[in-house]
Amino acid sequence: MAGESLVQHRLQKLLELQKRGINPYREEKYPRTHLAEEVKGNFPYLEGQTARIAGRVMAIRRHGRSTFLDLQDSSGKIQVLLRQDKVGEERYELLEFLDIGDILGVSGQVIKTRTGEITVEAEEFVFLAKALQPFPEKWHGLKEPELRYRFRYLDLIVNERTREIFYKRARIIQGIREFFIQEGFIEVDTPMMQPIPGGASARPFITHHNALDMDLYLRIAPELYLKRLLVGGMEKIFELGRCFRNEGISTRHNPEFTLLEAYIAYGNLDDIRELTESLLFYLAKNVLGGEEIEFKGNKISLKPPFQRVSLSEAIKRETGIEWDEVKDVEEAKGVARSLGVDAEADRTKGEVFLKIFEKLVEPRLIQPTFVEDFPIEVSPLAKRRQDNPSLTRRFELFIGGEEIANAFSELNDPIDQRERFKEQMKRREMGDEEAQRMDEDFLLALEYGMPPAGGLGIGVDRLVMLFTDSPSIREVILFPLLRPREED
RNA sequence: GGGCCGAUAGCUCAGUCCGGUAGAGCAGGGGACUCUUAAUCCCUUGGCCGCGGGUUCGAAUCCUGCUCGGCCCA
Repeated sequence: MAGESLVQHRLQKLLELQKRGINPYREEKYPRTHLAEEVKGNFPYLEGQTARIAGRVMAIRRHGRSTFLDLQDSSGKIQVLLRQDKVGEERYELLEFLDIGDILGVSGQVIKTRTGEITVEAEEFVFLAKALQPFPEKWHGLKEPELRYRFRYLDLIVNERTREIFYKRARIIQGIREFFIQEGFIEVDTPMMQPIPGGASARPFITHHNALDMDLYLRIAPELYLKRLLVGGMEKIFELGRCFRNEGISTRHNPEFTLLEAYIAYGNLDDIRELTESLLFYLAKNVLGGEEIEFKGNKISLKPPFQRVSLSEAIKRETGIEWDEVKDVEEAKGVARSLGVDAEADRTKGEVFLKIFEKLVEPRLIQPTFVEDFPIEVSPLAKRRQDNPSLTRRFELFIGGEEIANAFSELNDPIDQRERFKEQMKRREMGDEEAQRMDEDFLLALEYGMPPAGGLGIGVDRLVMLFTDSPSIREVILFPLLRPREED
């Protein structure tokens, strides 16, 4: 970072402190009695008592022989008053070398100032770290998105909204764990490095294991491993973890993201639907304290049951197009064209309709809506409907116009699964790099017999976006991927 | 990948239309001040105007290529 003379000034202050026998990096710990908010919240009991607090100096107001500081810790800010006659002349002089951003420990009486501000009047203070870099502006903070992402630690120090988002994210993730454990699920960890990346349609990242001299892929989904565990007799399992997809970056996509998957053996899509509803309701109540969220200006109720509609019905409602009246791909493409949707590259009627759906219907699904009955050609891991084998027992859940969850009654017929993989391989040969791959090891597992099961996947980052009313995934990922900046 | 927008002091932003000595606030430095809280008052330092070409007597400003970022689309 630039600002050379600003850094030089701070270094000079560090030297001056050291000249006086003070090393601001000396302390290993600083036991505190209270957090800032605790002091403020318990003032009636603490008035006149001694409190030890610590935090970052966010503002300095010097008045000659007295100085006010705003000290910030994880709970919030509290004012500190330093008076020359209280801390002693020699100590007080050290404030000359204090900068915004320094980290201090302060011990002193809890008082209220004339203007009514709860304040710790220091009897002693100690440097816990000196900041050598200049801090962002105290009033406007750090706004430039690029700087906020590249210097997320500064964003967290300076922007309360950023702190809120990530504390809420932590509570959501904790809430997910609580919910599943409460429901009798066990949490498992399956490989992130896989010899065959499966369970989703996406391009993978590739890496290499030296000792085995083999290429490995970062997982695009844990699905096929979780199903192996169903074969192994585990009945209610979930995994919460990072997945990686080698695709573009956008407001909805980060190359690494957090995916939740859960499976119920001997359960089906209907059980998963109910599970999903209760999970979201549970999170809303426990994280937000209500059953409503506000997202992009819409009020959304997470109270079950959610709406349900078939894919074809959803399309018909929005466009008037009748699924069954369209005979083949070519006719479907014509329909797409007439609706202003580009589907020329697609090869099946199902894909074309899905594209129409994504473009025209999805954004309108504001209230939680399960869209069901996806065509088989876009659902290679889902069970067929018994009454219509060209459709699958699958839903996607949309909230606020965003895809939040994807679920199906899992395909457990090894012969059908092999056919589906073959179909995917054909697409791969025709140049579809996102098509799924033949996985003999997984098929072998299915051949040992997998119980019927319902499975669920939820994009956790999207969920956090929804719960924090964030318009971009980068706002809910601490360190989103950015192109490196050349150093000067 | 395409379209639109942005990049000026450490930070937040003017200045770009209409070319003519690069500005403000905060932060920083010097000074005053023992109840301030966006403290105040006086003085003050700080710039490869994202990078490279071009037009021009003269470019932060006009043209062009690139880099990074934001939003929208694929």
